[in-house]
Amino acid sequence: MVKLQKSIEKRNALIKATIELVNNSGFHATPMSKIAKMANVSPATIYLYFDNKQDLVNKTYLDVKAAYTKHAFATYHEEMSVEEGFEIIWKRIADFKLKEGENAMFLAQCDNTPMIDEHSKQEGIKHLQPLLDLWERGKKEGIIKPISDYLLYAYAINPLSFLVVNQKRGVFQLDEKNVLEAYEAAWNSIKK
Amino acid sequence: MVKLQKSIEKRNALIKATIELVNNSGFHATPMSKIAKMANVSPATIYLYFDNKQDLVNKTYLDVKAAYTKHAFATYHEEMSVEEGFEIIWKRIADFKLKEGENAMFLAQCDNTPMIDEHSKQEGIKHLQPLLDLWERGKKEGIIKPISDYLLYAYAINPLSFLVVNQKRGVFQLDEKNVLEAYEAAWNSIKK
Amino acid sequence: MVKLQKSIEKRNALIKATIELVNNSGFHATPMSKIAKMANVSPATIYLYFDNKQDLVNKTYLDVKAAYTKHAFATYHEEMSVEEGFEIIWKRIADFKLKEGENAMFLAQCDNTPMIDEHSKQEGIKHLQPLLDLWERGKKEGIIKPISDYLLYAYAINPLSFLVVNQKRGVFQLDEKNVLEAYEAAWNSIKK
Amino acid sequence: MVKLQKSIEKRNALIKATIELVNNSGFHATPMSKIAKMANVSPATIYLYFDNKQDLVNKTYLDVKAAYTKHAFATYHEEMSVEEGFEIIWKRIADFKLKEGENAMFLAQCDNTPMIDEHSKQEGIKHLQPLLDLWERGKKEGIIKPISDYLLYAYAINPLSFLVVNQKRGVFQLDEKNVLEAYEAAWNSIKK
DNA sequence: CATGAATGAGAGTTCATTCAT
DNA sequence: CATGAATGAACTCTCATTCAT
Repeated sequence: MVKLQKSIEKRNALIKATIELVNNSGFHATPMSKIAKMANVSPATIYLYFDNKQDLVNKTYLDVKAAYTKHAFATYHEEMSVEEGFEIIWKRIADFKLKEGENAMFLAQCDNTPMIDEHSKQEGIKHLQPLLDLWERGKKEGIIKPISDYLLYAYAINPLSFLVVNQKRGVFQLDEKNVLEAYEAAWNSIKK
Repeated sequence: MVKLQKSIEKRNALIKATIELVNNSGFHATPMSKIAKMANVSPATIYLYFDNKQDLVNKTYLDVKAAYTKHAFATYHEEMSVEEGFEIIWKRIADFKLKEGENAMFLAQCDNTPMIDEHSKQEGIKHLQPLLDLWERGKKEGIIKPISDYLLYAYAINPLSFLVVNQKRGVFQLDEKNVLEAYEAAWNSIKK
Repeated sequence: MVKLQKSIEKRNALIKATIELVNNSGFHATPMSKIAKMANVSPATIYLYFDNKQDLVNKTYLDVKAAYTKHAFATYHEEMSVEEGFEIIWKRIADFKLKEGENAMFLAQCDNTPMIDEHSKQEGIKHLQPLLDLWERGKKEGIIKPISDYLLYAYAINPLSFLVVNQKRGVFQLDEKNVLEAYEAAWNSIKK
Repeated sequence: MVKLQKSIEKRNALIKATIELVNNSGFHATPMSKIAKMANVSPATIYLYFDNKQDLVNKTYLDVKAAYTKHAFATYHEEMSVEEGFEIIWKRIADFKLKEGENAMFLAQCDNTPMIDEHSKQEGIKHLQPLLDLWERGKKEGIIKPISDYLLYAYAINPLSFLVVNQKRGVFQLDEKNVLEAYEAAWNSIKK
């Protein structure tokens, strides 16, 4: 008996449509029917892949967050020095935010909005552990300021979200020069 | 269209209700009827003060943004040195974000979401001019890095939004010590 | 200030439409939109008068049950003898079932179906107390068989429901002669 | 339309599932998918055995009705006296309603609801002929009241449905003593 | 024969907005 | 000025049924 399987492509198309439409209109202004149409399926089909609208957006968030952190740590090794490691990770993150603007936008909206379950948010954070470990090491070595990880993240990483959102709005353009300046600012803000 | 012959209090109550409800549920998940109830008026009354829901939220955004910048620049004078001026303004902003958490949350959601008209967003930025002027001066004097204002804002000011949002979520606590550390990080990231 | 009030007529029209449509199609085969149409209101209006579909049908059941028992006991007094009292009540019930066929049908469907909340069913039974009291008296006086009230009801009253349902189906006709025969059968089945 | 080349067991499982689910939730609140799940088949498989949902429930009704009457007349012979014959049949019916509560419940719901096609209802009645013949004989012999068969059925047989429904609801308990009392009431109501 | 995936049609319900008072 | 009642439009979600395998 050949087991038919719900196509992974359909799931991906739904996730992709969700990201694009939520970016442009917001969660509640995006009807399931539009998501279905963009993914070329019937509205009813969505419910074969996700429990409901909330589940769809939660899963989308986790998918994107996973892709984000996977990209961030792809070239990082724990043997690297703190400074080198941070630069590697930071630039990968910047790379992600630049190349995957839609995904980055989506995360920004999720993180500043009550649209994602708190539980899923917690889940999404877990993937960041390597960066927190790196900072821990940096603090011990006296290279990174001994301050809360939230502060470090707020100054080292989060500004990229602001820049991406404004780039999407068309009022600001991120280019190679900008990125270098941004890295400088990020490092200056957290280095001891 | 003649508006607002009477109660400024009702208008304020509506603005306040909008902020609180949108903070907790998001724009589209907040029905006009709930806003009306919280403001102790009839749903129909809202339309005596605002054209429609979009207008209500736009006006709310502009109101809050105005209060925000008014607070930010209240003790600043153009005669101050760049460094002193920045510190004054930064600390007033931090003060606002701490004391007026609901308002700050609301701005963060507006700025990362398609819920506000682009026109109103543009309008809201204008009030920031004194800070941009200060930075201009700082660049000329060689005190501030000669980089885009968007980069400066991303690193000097925006991290506070991230911190406020996470404070509201209950996963992080801003206190006096934190604020000092944050100021340090902010200044280090933009000073030449 | 003149307080507008939700018109009792609209509520009644909704109840009436519910009875007729549920009689002809059953609870779940009757969409709210049809009920609205028959009552000449918008579907949304139903929700000003009832919490949801289940509430609508529960309230309809209780309304009809109340009308039913009110009619049943309208001419009965506790001073009557058991036999006379029973006859009075029985004939009033028969009268109701004959004249208010739609209502009677509706009750029959409710009582043989899981469409009504158990709580509402319990509520609906309370109105029958005078009949149970009469039977109690009859048992004490040795006029009524000393058997469960459920048995008494099953034989003295419930057969009328069967007859009404079949009359509605068009396969049987209740007339004055029939009713007298039915009363005879009812009385014979419960009298000692 | 060729049906049923194979498993009679699957058909029976579907019938059984239908009865149980419709008893607990009603016809329209019982999805085909649930019936399929309970019968351990795919939803599509149902359509190999039945034309559609309406056909499924009609056939279920006829199956149960046939089992009911088969049980009722199993020990009856036309040579019996009217009184003996009636008692035999009545007690077999009571036996069925007690032992096959689910089936009895199902019939009660079908008979008080528009969920079964009128055609199938007519079909279902035909099996009752031996009882009607017995009553005919009883009337001729002056033992049974010369009244409509519908009246006879309403008082002699139908009360058992009421009792079963209420037993299922848990508010009344049928036992051997009750059954005897019920038989007494039944016979008294129709005997001349 | 049997299936899991897919879907169009339609269900119940909500809500921004209007209107008679 | 202010309102409660009313509603059309649109939402999320379900389900009987079909179809490729």
